[in-house]
Amino acid sequence: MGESMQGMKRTHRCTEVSNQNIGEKITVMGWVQKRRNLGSLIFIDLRDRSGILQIVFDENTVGTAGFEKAGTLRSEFVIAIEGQVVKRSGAVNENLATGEIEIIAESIRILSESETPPFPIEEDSQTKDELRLKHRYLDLRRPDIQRNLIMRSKVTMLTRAFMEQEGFLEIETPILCRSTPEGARDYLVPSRVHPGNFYALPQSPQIYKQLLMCSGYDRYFQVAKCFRDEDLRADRQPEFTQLDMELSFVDVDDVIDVNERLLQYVFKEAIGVDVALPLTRMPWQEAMDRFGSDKPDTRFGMELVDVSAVVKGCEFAVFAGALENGGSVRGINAKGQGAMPRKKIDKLVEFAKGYGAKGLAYICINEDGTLKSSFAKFMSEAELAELVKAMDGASGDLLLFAADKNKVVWDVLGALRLELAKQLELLDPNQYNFLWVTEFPLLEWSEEDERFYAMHHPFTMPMEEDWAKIDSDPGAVRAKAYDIVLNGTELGGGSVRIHQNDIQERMFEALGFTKEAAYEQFGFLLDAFKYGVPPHAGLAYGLDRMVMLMMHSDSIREVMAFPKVKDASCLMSKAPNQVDGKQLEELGIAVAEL
RNA sequence: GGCCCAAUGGCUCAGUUGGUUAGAGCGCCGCCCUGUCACGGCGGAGGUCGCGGGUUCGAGUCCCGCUUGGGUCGCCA
Repeated sequence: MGESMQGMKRTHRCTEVSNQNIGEKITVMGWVQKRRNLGSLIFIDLRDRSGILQIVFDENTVGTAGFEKAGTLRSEFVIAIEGQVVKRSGAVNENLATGEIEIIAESIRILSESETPPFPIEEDSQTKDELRLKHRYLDLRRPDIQRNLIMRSKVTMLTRAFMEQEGFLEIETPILCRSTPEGARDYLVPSRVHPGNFYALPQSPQIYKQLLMCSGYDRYFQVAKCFRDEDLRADRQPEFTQLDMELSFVDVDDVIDVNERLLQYVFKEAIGVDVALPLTRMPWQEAMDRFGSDKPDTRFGMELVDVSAVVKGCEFAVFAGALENGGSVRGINAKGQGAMPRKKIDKLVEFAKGYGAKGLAYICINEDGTLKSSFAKFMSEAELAELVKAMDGASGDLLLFAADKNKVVWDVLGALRLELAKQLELLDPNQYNFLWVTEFPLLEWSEEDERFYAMHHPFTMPMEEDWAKIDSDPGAVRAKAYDIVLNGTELGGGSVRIHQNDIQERMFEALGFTKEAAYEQFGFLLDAFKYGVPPHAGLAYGLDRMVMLMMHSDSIREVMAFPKVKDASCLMSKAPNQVDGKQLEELGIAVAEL
């Protein structure tokens, strides 16, 4: 049973009380973090979202009834305390912001009692995710999660302030949309009024924001909820939030300029990190060649080296075979790892196989300069020496090679490079390396479907220099697309959009769309483009990932209030759930027997 | 869909080559305690070892299947 708070008014949050308030009578309300009952003196650590404040109960001050009440307090009781702020007569607690003061309680009300929580409400919880998420409302009381959500709020507020300053309008776009099957799977919502018809939840506000450009709202942004029905990862949830923007009468440099200043502002104001501008830009091809990734982590080296020319003509069938099939042989140099035990190297080989490699070739350069290699017997000493030289190999180094189609080689070495960096602790969490990756390929060939897919989306503008190749060599066309990468994570991405009918038609053609099919899916956008469309471009950030990186979290779940687990269900609410037969009937839906 | 990891009192964990009544810390409950803040002291309760099957004289421990959670590949324009 809880008491009423009528007649009381909270004057401060716990850590809003400071030495300045000594002598004042104040009222604080919050949760009991901890009780220390010394018999005729009781201490309570009172907690709210701001932090902790010590309350002292002495029968002489709080009265007999109040003191008895204080004796019944347990973890997570919600209480209201009226009392005087005093300098502590006992020792100062250096660990608390309010460590020099305490409140001498003059009255206490128990606003709500609490059962013993199923896990401790404390920082750095070791509790399993499953239990935390089942009782997320308790998990959210923990200071580290509170800090994350407070930071998230700060980042959106700062973004809004900056965008406002830059002349952007915040405009909301629909959640109930038309399904467009390109790209990720849609979450579908049945229509009651139109049985058999479905809305889709937006994967992003892409088309709407382009329409807003057509309508003249020349700078738009939105904190946009997006939905994708794909498998989850540590950095992927089925619903997530984008900081989404679109601008008219701009080209690549304009978008990059305003976003660099946004990032500089937000990172400075939110976490005090200075971002030096301009940020490095790197064409996609260079990113792949040097790092084997379109989102390179540039906090460490260990760059890929193409040794195809060096090993050309060697006897090693794996290398020769890869080159014959149009692939390449590339390596990375793990400096100083030449003495890595065989078992550990075997683990790296297994790791590589997980990324499609058939194997991994290696050379250990011993301290005395001799070589230990998985393929030395297939090569002459001169060939090996040349290979080591090409890899800048020195005594004590470990050289790892992958040979396959380029895509496989990049994937394998890109992943291996990151794995080694993790193992060797080369990643400084307090270093923030931003990078623009530009000039992405416009199209990506799907072996499975034997057609091109848009790498970004079908409205991405090809680079002017490559327009001529759209029909003759579509795979070689580069796009005016850009990703912003932070420490190896894709923070955001965007592109200049096509605003000319003829280019758009050639794009659809390259994608294998008939005019009818294109109209079927995107008719309203193409119609809008008939009536005067400004050149426009945009970008969207993954807000969750941004805050995750700022807070050094391992997962975006830590920066979202109510995340879902691996199979996209919610352990707390038990969503998704089966629905009433009546609801289904109304929607004209029959569920197949499972 | 594939691969890898985990599951033992409320929480976090230990548990040897399979061997008696499965332990610890924290938490919880009771009593005592006026300066604690990892309060202290004394006492106490609490476990079908995730589920099902198998091997064995005997399974927390070995084997198989499943469930749940995590990581990852595929997937994510």
